Amino acid sequence: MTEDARDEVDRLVAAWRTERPDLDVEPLQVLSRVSRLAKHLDRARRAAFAEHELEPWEFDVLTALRRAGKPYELSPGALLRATLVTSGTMTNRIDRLAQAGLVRRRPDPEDRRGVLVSLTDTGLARVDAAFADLLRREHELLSGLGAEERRALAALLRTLLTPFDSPT
Amino acid sequence: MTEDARDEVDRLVAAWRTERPDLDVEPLQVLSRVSRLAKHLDRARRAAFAEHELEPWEFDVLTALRRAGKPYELSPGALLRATLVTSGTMTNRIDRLAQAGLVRRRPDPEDRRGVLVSLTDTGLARVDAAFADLLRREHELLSGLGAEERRALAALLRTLLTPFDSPT
DNA sequence: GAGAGATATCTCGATGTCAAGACAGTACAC
DNA sequence: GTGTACTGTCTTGACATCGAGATATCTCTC
Repeated sequence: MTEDARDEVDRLVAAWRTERPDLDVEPLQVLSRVSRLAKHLDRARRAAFAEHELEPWEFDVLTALRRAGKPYELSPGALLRATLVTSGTMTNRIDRLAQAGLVRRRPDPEDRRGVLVSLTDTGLARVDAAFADLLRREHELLSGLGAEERRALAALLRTLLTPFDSPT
Repeated sequence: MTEDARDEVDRLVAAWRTERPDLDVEPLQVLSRVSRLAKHLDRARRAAFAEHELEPWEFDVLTALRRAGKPYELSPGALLRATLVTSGTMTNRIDRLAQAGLVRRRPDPEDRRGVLVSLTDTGLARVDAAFADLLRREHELLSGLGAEERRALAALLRTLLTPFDSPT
């Protein structure tokens, strides 16, 4: 049972075991790593997008539209479900993207409460370039793992995620 | 090679494969899940701490101090390295925690530029209660995985995290 | 022991997010 | 068809974070 502390979380867990030997801190081995990794990823993404003059939040919205396929159009409601933000945030994001000329808003002809947001040509070109770049960088981040390990990791994460993604 | 979409990321990957069959989107299987899971975790933690009248950011700072062991005292610099935030943010956090009576600030007797931040008795009691509660909930989140799977998951995540945590 | 560069903390202005609520329009039961 | 509950979007105000820069102190070299 050697604790040889290969990353920050190992150190963190070791510290807790000294301070609170009464508690089972094993969940931190997984969940603290998820949080920390996400934080590092955020920074890496920010750096990747800077070259394409996109912020991570802009990229999130544009990719959701891009994934939808032609005509690259979704409602704000669909967008906020895809990006896990609140409606106020999404309104604000769409405003700024429209101002930047990357998306366009039009009333939904089927539902007068609704709005439809679509990519402009500029938006489409920008998101495609940034996405290719992101994939290159993400591929590098994963270079420490073999193909089989990646598959296994993805499967384990999926198990944790399922209860959140399925509606109860 | 059936794509049976068990979570949002499966759907997302399938959509990309339709829209951009020229790109290898496999990295998303891992990294999108990490980001999404972290976002869900954040919400779960927020709910857990609400009962103890703590915000996640408060908890982060208090646990760093708690883990340090007696006399539960660290410099702002050490705290910001432990929590991955900037110095401006940490100053602000310490201000508010001090105002709330959870930590105390004193000049570092060894370095006149420096400051030392320590837990008050109230802060110690609060963080211990919240931490026990958090562990209970995290244990539940992991209940979908067996002991061996958790170990494997932790190990894989550690591999991804190592390059970020080691200086180099 | 003087000067240059590094380090520790704090200040300030800008920004993105959230929560709660307002408002218009839709759907469904009766 | 009318009333009630629901849905979709936007508005507003508070707030935590960041980045850049200011200030004070330390350290190391000569």
